[in-house]
Amino acid sequence: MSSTVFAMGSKEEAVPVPPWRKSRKPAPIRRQLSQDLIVETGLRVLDAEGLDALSMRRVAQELDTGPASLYAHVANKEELLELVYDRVLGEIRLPERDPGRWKDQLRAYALEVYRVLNKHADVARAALANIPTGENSLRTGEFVYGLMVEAGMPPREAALCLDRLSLYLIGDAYEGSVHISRLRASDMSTPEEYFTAFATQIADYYRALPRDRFPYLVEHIDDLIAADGEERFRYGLELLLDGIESRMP
Amino acid sequence: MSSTVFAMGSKEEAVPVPPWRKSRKPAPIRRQLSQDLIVETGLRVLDAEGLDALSMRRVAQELDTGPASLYAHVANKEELLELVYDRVLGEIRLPERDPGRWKDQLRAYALEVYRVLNKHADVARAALANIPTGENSLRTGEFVYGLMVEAGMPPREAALCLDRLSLYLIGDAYEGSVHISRLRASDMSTPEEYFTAFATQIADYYRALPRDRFPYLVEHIDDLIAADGEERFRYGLELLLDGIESRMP
DNA sequence: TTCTTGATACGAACACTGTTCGTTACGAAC
DNA sequence: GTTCGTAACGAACAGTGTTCGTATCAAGAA
Repeated sequence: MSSTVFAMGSKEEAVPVPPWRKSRKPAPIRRQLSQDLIVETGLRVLDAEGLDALSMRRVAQELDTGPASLYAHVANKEELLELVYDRVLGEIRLPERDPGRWKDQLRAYALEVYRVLNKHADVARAALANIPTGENSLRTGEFVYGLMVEAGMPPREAALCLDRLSLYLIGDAYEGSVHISRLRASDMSTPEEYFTAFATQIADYYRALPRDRFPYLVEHIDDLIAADGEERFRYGLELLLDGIESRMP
Repeated sequence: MSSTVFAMGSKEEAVPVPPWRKSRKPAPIRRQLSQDLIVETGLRVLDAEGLDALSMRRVAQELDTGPASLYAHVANKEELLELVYDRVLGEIRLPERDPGRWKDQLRAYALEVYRVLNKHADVARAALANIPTGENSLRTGEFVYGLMVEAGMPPREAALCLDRLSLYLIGDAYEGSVHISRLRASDMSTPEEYFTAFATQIADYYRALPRDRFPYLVEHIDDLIAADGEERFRYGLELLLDGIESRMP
């Protein structure tokens, strides 16, 4: 897609600089920076080390340059995060719209978003603060909105549904990314190990609570921590879909 | 509630320091710091200047001391934010549970949370990253969970409902706080001014989009930006409540 | 070909951030 | 009256986003 990763390593060996050349720098080889390259590098750092590690300096270092060089291609860090986020949204695959199966398609869409956002864990933490203005935000928005309008929902109400569904998708991903972040911070290796450790920790804490003040929480701890992330996501999704269905003319 | 704001000003006049005392500082008056005082100050800064302005140094400055002094009462900034958040949740008023009216009570609860979180705008931005472990998180959780179980919902499913409803409440507040943050950053004074400026900006942008790629978005811009924050919140809330109702035995 | 121009790269610096270290000074217990 | 744990705190460290001024290049103009 992006054609900017050429000229990184030249096969020709660099000619040693003549000593009489008065240039201070031994070999100030100009890198070919570009927005695409910077965004791609940012995403790589984000996936590998998390949002906290994603600084302008870190990205610059990855490109063998200084932080100031990035500002020629990116207004500021906020814009970089938006670009990274939209790049991730680009991985969302959309089917042909079929209004007759709007509920199935909406469910499949939500699960696809879930998949993509959980693949690039920390990106959601940078996403909830955004107004949908990127290329791919628009693309997915058009899909959902068009699907609902074609299915017969009044445009005004379809707008509300789009808004609330999007909030749910990003909100859930955000919550998930917090856990990923903690998993990274801890010394656990596998997600399962983290999950069980986390669950028992919460369970122990709840069990130690005063039973007279929190009778229901203490009584049903096991039920409270039973479901994993995906089951929670699916349940909330069905709640929303059923609510929408009951409003569909 | 918190009994820690005494001894701030003593009636006795401070005795002048004898010149032969080798102490460098003229009058190193010790402040009486405490966790409550720090949390309260943090909340005050948060409300007045937003989350970005809430630094350890800012809080310390407000208390006429250095940042290091805070660490005797608060483990780190993250803990401070959790404490501030839970303090805000303490403002949530809960009624007597009445399982027969569970839907009304759940709606009223959600609106109460909406009110409190929007009152302290930026706190939501510090909240979504939290596991519900504070005093008041538990208090509200016990209320909602107890209400649903008493209304007849299986404990396992009630846990899922509690989880999803909480996510919705915090997620929406987070989104709102982002707008508050932008309102603060801009030079607008009234929220209405910001709202209309923002709406027209989005509308103009959408109108300029290629109609062949985004036909539905371009066609129905006015519908897309019609609803304000509270209307959106209420709509999503009703979606969830109806979904829950259809699952209630 | 030479000169000019406009954009890009980038070193250095600024004003911040959260946090830690080592020291000081106090209130209370012995 | 002395000791002692602990709260307060000055200074510093390592890191952040961002800006300024300068150096360097590719390409267009004379």
